[in-house]
Amino acid sequence: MQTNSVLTKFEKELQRNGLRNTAARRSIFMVLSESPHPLAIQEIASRTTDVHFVSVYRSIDALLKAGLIKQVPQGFKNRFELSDTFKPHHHHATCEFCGSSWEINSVELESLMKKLTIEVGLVPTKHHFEIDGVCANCQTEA
Amino acid sequence: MQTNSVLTKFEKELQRNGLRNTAARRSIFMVLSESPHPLAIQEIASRTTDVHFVSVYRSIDALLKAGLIKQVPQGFKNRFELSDTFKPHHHHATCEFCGSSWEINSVELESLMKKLTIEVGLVPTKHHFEIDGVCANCQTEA
DNA sequence: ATTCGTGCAAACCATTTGCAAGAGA
DNA sequence: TCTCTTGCAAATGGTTTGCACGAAT
Repeated sequence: MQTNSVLTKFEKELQRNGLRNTAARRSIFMVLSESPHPLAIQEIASRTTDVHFVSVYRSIDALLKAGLIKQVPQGFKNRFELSDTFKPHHHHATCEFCGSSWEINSVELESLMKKLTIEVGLVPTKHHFEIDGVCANCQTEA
Repeated sequence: MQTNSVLTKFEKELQRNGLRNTAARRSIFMVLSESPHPLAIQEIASRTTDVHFVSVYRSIDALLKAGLIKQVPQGFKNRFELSDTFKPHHHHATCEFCGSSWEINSVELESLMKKLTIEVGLVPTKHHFEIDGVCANCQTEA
């Protein structure tokens, strides 16, 4: 079972970071790994009813610091998704109307980012890139 | 005086959008036009001490809807800057340590964004792009 | 057994809303 | 004058904190 092996990897990562392997953390991880797109804290909390929302905040914080998940500013909201440890590096394109999102992988984009960063005199650390548009479905509806 | 002419343009834009030309709005506009980088609402409020913070929220909202300013999600915070009406379209690169920021203008980047958007099947509406790095100063200090 | 994580209640802080008074057209 | 804006007070809503109990190592 594939899902199980990802969970196992997560549990190993917890251990490697000196974090305890708790039900709350496993639960949050599962929610994130099953979601096709990044989720806001509140969305995570509503999908993990067995976990108190305060614990969701604290777990998210711990997982973030350990680098097991990452923060994605999306449409003026902060969302979270599994880090590159579990999912390859990518960006998102989101439909403004229905909220569906697509992953973007572009070597060209990555190298251009790096180039631009160096040009202004910075040593690149991270970047964020977000596209909004209207998807085919929403176009026909409007 | 250049500053004055920009203000005049702003006042015309207010009128064109059916918004009243008030001291609060002029004050907010001046703060934004004098800032070298986007500002959070709280930062704007602290620079316009003559304007009640509730009015700052409401003015920002009005100016946003009229398209005279725009929202910039930066470092997991929302900031605001003058819209393309007053400043040419650009993006930002920010130093993670000192917070200094540089503007980025790249035709290559703009066209790549558009290309990527179309490739996933969206009609491009807007995009957001943010680079983080470490500037020369902060590199030597660390 | 010890230390870390959780749940709960309460505090906190940014943002929003209702309403009456004031300013712009 | 008539309507839009503002200021103030109070409500709201999301996030954080203190503390005692429970769980993981």
